[in-house]
Amino acid sequence: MFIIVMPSATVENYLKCILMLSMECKGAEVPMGLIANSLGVTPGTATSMMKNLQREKWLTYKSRKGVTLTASGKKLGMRMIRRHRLLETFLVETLGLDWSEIHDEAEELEHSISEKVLERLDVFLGNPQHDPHGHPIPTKGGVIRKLPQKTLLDSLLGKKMKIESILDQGSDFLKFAQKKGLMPGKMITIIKRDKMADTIELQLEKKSKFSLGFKSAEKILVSG
Amino acid sequence: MFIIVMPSATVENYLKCILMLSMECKGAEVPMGLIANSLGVTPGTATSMMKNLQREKWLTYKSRKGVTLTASGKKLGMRMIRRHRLLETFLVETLGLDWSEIHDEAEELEHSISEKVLERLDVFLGNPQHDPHGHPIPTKGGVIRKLPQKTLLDSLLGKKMKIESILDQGSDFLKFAQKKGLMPGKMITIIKRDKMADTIELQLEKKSKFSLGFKSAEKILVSG
DNA sequence: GTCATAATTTTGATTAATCAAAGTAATGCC
DNA sequence: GGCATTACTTTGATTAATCAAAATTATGAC
Ligand SMILES: [Mn+2]
Ligand SMILES: [Mn+2]
Ligand SMILES: [Mn+2]
Ligand SMILES: [Mn+2]
Repeated sequence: MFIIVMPSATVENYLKCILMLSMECKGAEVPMGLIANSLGVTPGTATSMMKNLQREKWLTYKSRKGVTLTASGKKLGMRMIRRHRLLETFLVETLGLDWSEIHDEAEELEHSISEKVLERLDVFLGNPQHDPHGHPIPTKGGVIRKLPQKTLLDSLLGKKMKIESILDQGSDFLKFAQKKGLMPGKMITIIKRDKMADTIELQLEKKSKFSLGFKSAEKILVSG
Repeated sequence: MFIIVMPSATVENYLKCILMLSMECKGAEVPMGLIANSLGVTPGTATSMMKNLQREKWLTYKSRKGVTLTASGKKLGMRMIRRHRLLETFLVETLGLDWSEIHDEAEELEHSISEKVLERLDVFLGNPQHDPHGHPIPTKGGVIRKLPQKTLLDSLLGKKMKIESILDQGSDFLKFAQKKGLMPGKMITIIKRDKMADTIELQLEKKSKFSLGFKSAEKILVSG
């Protein structure tokens, strides 16, 4: 008899987190500090968890270097990203929740929805390609489109660009962005960039001008 | 500062289970055996859990007698029943799952869906009054309609009756019932009752006759 | 009333996930 | 190269939920 042990919600969270960090940041290994930090656990907890995850073949761990996901680790991580983003889409599109409140909801639901229900949801939603924040939804097979890596900060002055996605998941920033109209799909132009003042001045289609600090501008990905 | 500790999924399962048992069976207290049995845990586990639940004021526990829910225990139990049944309804009505496979799905999802999402779901579904098995859905305030307590076994011969609900949640029985057309809303007549053979012969609107053992007949609630 | 049986409780152990705090290694500045 | 700072690991403890098996209490048949 073979009993299949489902990975716990904790394992799922760790693997999703590590996969996202590994896609964001350069190096071969994801360092422990980043992991502990993004999951809000103490460094010691992260270290001991990495040993367990290594024992269960989700990743390989090099002391004082960091971790690298195995193929199955990547697969599970990617599946969690798919779940999370499809659920977020459902919460906004079908139930009409605000995009600033869906992240935490999806963070829980992603662990209890079955593969079957998820695929039904995908069909029901019409196979959406990205979530309400503009993040690409991986396919069932685990393929994910690359986002343009150009932020609003490092793109050309005076050129009309399309907002692709918002990187900050915090509800405060999302509420602010929504109020300003900074949402995926909207067209935007940089009017002025002031290095001294640390601001860029922006023009959103038909709306009045407003400005954004460099740090916030880096949270907006654009294309075109 | 007051931090609100969310009851764990385990606590939620115990309270839902105890509430359902207390509605089904007579006595003032729900005995330990029933609880351990319906949750599939050992008797010792149930006993030790009851002490914890008592400490947290969800119920009162009398050694070798059983437990009685407090007002807050009833409230949480009822909320779980509402969640479970609304989710089941969603899974069948919106996503088109079969009624034999929704129970286990809802058993997980009920713990991770927020109050907000649940109420949106309720509106989206048009405030359904009962789940796909014919079980009444409690209101947000915790009020639940009483089911008719008449089973197919103890009702009149030759009288046309309406099927109200199916008590067995097992997927095998549900698949069988569906095939036979034994579903809430259908009209049914008892043709014959044979005490020796332990069967009743049935006629479902326009379908051919078939028979059912007493034990199975007790799983079907009817009215009218 | 006396036992056998059934129901329940107790005891001792295990597992996953976590923290605090102490210890160790790496990095990098002068 | 030495030392301060930062990053990471180790250790020891805790909590919730569980089981197995032994101990206890209740129940029912005679
Ligand atoms: Mn999560
Ligand atoms: Mn998102
Ligand atoms: Mn449940
Ligand atoms: Mn049901």
